[in-house]
This record gives sequence, structure tokens and C-alpha cells, in this order.
Amino acid sequence: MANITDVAHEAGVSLATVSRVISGQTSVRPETRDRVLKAIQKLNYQPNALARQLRTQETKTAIVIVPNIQNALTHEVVFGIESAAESHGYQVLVADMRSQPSIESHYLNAIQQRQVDGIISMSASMTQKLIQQVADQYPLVMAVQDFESCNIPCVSIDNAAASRTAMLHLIRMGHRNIAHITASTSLLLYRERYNSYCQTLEEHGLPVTPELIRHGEASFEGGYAQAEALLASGKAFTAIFAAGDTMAIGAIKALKKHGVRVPQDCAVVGFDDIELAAFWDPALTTIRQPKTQIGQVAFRKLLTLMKKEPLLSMHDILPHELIIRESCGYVLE
Amino acid sequence: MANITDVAHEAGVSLATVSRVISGQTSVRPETRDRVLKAIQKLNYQPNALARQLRTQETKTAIVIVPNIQNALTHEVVFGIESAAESHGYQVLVADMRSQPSIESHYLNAIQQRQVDGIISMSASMTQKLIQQVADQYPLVMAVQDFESCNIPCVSIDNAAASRTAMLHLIRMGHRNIAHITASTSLLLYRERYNSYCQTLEEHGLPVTPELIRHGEASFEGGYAQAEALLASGKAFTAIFAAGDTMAIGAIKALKKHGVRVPQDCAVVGFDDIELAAFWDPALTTIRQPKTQIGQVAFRKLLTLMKKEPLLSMHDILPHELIIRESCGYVLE
DNA sequence: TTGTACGCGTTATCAG
DNA sequence: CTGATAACGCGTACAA
Repeated sequence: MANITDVAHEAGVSLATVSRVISGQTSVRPETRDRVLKAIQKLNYQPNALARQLRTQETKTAIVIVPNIQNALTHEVVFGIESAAESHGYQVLVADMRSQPSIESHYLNAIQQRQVDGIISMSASMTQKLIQQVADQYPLVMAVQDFESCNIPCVSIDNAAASRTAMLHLIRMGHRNIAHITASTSLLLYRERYNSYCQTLEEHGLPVTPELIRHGEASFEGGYAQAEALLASGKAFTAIFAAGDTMAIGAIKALKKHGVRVPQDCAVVGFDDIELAAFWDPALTTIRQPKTQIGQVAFRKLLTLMKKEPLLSMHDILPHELIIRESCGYVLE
Repeated sequence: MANITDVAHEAGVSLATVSRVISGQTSVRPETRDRVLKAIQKLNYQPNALARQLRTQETKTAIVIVPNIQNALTHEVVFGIESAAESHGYQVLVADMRSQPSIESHYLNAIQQRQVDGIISMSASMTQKLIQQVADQYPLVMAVQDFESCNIPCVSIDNAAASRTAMLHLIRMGHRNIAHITASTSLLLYRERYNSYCQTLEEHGLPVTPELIRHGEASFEGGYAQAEALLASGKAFTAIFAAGDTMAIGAIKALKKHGVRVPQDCAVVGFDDIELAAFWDPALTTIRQPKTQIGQVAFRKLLTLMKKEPLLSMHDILPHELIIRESCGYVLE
């Protein structure tokens, strides 16, 4: 494979000139430039990225850590990151924690070994202390997920407000016994949604019934199991607020299985607005996160960090949206 | 950030010795080794991957091209690739064509610029000529997808045999009017399934009805639209063989919407066995591809290519499996 | 067993 | 506008 010296030789110039032609930064005499370009063509020359990166000390690459790329939410955010990255000449490298559970060390290595210039993390499952340490040393921004009272740049929606939106929708439709299906509140994101659920209930003088709150796995199966547990508890409820669409969908399946009609007998509202939400039967009423936008903003934030420019804000809050479909029935404003 | 020279200085040895300690190849006197290790610890030294790669001329990285990582099938295969890669000390870089439609040039660049050592492609959407060219020059293996009469290493199931299995299941259950929902036969994989559908029908003296064969998009919506077209055609059918689970699921939804019960009024069999297949209502009877295994075998094949060892076989055919669930009713052997 | 010196392929500085 | 040359950080013959 041809290298820059070969090209220089072929074009009858010094390798410095070839470099100049490639970078296009400084001016080169048109005829010289043409000769070089011809030589590049002829030898099918491609600059060696490694050598360039070693020299410039930057890889133009960001790594993004995701809990599970299979997750529809994650995927859209990554899409946003990639589109923003591409328009700035950056590559992105996706590290899926599902494939490599010891990803902490893995991505730490990636940045310490200078293989990437920055990190976007959508996972909050490692210790806050560790990630804070990394964030102190290297460009890092959290997306979707966040930590409590920390000093790490972050892009997300206002989970408390979004949950409140969902709950108000349910309450406005006359529901008084509203159950909550969620995942582990060790993740701030679920904690915020849970707290907001309780608070909104209280604000409206509605009871917070422990039996109607179930924590489980954030998956189809998790939602299914939790809905069954709800049914088995014997406590009456006419609505479920699920802290994620997969759980909501699982719950709907369980309800249907047990002869509970959705939305007639029980309304369900989800969270995230994954692709399947619109296709499920009944179509899911849910809170939409601006997934692509979160990704784009996160990358731009990372970019200013990588350029060592000052951040305008530590935490960017993007707007959420209530998407009304079939699973709650309709409400006329 | 400390480099190897700093460590050498700290340990009072030459940088060559440090390098030896790190690689562990040649022998170093135990006390010297200890001094070096201490220095590494103290300075929190991490070798610069770029410099190392530039020097050794290999990145220990493979790139995998996927049409859409969101696809459940794709994702499992990638998982298999990653697990095999990890156990051999390789990293894998996933390039999603959805994010970067001009991926051809992209991955070509990646390997030409020496950023990766090999390629696994799950996409057959670029021209065969181009990919053949690349395969001639660099380590490349196809997975899941394939090209006709080409000379590119490949790992997949036997699509014709698998379709036959699905069709035989339907025929054995007494179906005589079987429809086929599939995607564009410009992809060999769908062409093989389609041909096998026709052939199996003919073998059993059953009619091949053009109106009962619909080509569309391989998605929920595609399957939905195609099933509606089937219904609208007025031709009678009691079963559908869908060339993909997403299409099968979309079709089931359309059938239900139009009052056709599955499996009582119409049986449906899918292809791939994606995660949702088991969770959909009714649970989908389908052909399972050994997704993880395909990935693992593909990586091992790539590895022998990268090591410049001879390939034992050009095309590895892995076994498929008929998974019987609810969407066809049950058959007693 | 250890150290010296060169080269991997670039970019950047400094003369000319 | 162009050319020589010094890094970037590492691995490895070769010599000691």
C-alpha cells in the first residue's frame, strides 16, 4: 500500500508538499497541487489514519457507552449522536454493555490509550465516583441518564415533569386508583419518575397505595410479571403508569390475558415512545423523549468539551411530549 | 500522560526493557521486572494504542457492517461476533448503515486507512462487484446474507432448506392455499426463500398463485400492508409464510384487524425468531437462525483470513430450527 | 539480560 | 510556495 513518500516521489515533490495538498490548509501552487493529486489517484493513496492520529494526538472519534443497543430508545439517541458527529467530521464508536459487561475498564482504556477523544455515556450503572473521576480528566457527557447532585455535563428531559404530565393525563380522565410499574429506583431516572408519581397523586388528594407500586425488570417480561402481581394483589386500580414502554407493553399483554380490557377496564400510559408503541394493540399512549435531539445536543456538548471551550450549561433539559394513542382512551380538551 | 520513556526513567532502565515487560515475550530479570511494574503503577501508565498499532501494523480490530442494528436478528449476530472477538483479543467496531448510508466508502476507508484488520458484512445491498474487489484484497466475510455464485467467504443457514421446513409444516397441517409475504428478491436471501416456497408448493401439487405472493418492505408496516393486499385480492388462503418475523407480526396485526383469527382462520409462520416473536399474541411459529453461532463462526473465519491461513470451506452452513408456537396451531407428530 | 538506534507514516516547524 | 527535519510513542533487530 502506497504511503505519502511514494506519492511525493511519484509527483516529484517533497512529502511535506503532499501533506499540504491533503490538508488543504496552506497554499500550494496549482500546478504542483495537480501533480500531487494525479499521483494520489494513480497510486490509489489513502492516508494512514493511525500515523495521522499519533501525530496530531487526536482521533476524531467519540465512544458512546450504551446499556443495550437493542433498546429502541438507545438506538435513536445513538442515531442522533452519529448524525451530529458526522457533520463535524467525527466517527463514533458504540460500546454495548450487554456484550461487554466490564465496559467500565474497557472504555476507560479506550480513552486512556488515546483511541478516542471523548465519551458519551447513556449508562448510569457504574459507580458515580468512578465516572466523576473520568469526567474530571476527560471530555465526558451523560445522555438520557443522570446522577444525583453531581458535576457531570448531561443532556436529558425533565423526568419529574414528564411523569407529572402522564399522571395529569390519567387524573384528568377520572382515574383515582393509579398503579405504577417501574424498574429499580437505584437509577435516578426511575427514582425521579417514581417520586413524581407519588407527588402528583398527593397533590390531588389521591392515595399512594404501596401494593399498587411494583418494581421489576425494565422489559416485556418484567412488565408482564408486574401487571400480574398487581392483579394478584387484589387492590383495585383503573390505570397503570409504566415508567417505560417495554414494561407498559408487557403489562398490557398480561391485562389482556386476564380478561382486563385496555383501555376500557384499565388505562395504560408508557414512557419513551419506542417504535413498537405505535404498532402495539392497543397503540400506546406515552411520553415521547426527543431521542434524536438528545443525541445531537449531547454530541455538541461533548464537542465543546473536546475543544476545551467553556460549557454554557451543565445540564441541558429538552422538552418531552405526551403522545395520545389508544391505550388510555381519548380525552377531549 | 506518561509514556514509555517516563516509565523507563522512573524505573531506571531503558525503554526497551519496559516494552519487554509489557509484552511479556522475552525474559527479563525478576527484580528488573518488578521495578518496571512499580513504575507503571506509580505513573498510571497506559500504552498508547495508536503508536503500538502503527508500529505493529495491526489494530486487532474488526469492523462489522450491518443494515440496521435495531434489527433483532442483526443484534444477536453482532453479539456472537463480539463474544468470539473478545476471546481472541480483538475489538469490534459496528457500522450501522442506517446511520451512514454511504457506508461502502466508509468501511472501505476504514480498512484502507489501516484502522481495522478485517471486515464482516451483514449487508448485501452494495454491488457484488465492489465487495468482491474488497474481498480479494482484504480479509472479509459475509454473514447471514450472501451473493450468488461468488467467491466470498460466508456463514449462513441454508435458506432454501429452512423455507422448505416452514412450508412442510404448513402443508402437513393441511393447508393448500399458502400465501407468501416477502421483501425484495434483489437480495439473494429472499430470492432463495421465495424459490423454495414455489418449489415446495409444486412438489406437493399445490398451486402457485401470483396474487398470493406479495413483495414489500421488511418491517411491521410492510407486513401489515402486504397482508391487507392479500385480503383485498379476494383470493382464498388459509396460511401465510412470511420471509421475516417483523413482516409476520405486521401481517398478524392486519389479519386480526380484519377479523381473521390467527391461527383458527389463518396460520402464520415467520422467519428468524426475533425476541418479539415469542412475546407477540399469538406467539409466532417461526424458523430460528442460530444467530449467536453465526456471529461466532463468522469471526473465527475472519480470524483465519487475518492470520493468512487457508480456509477450510468457503461457505459454512449452520443448522436452522423450526420453533413451534401458537400462530399455526399445534401439530402432533 | 539489557541498551542503542531505527522505522512505522504522518504533521508541523523552520529555513530558504 | 516549497523542502528538510524533528517529533508522536512504540517494538525490535542488533550489539553489548
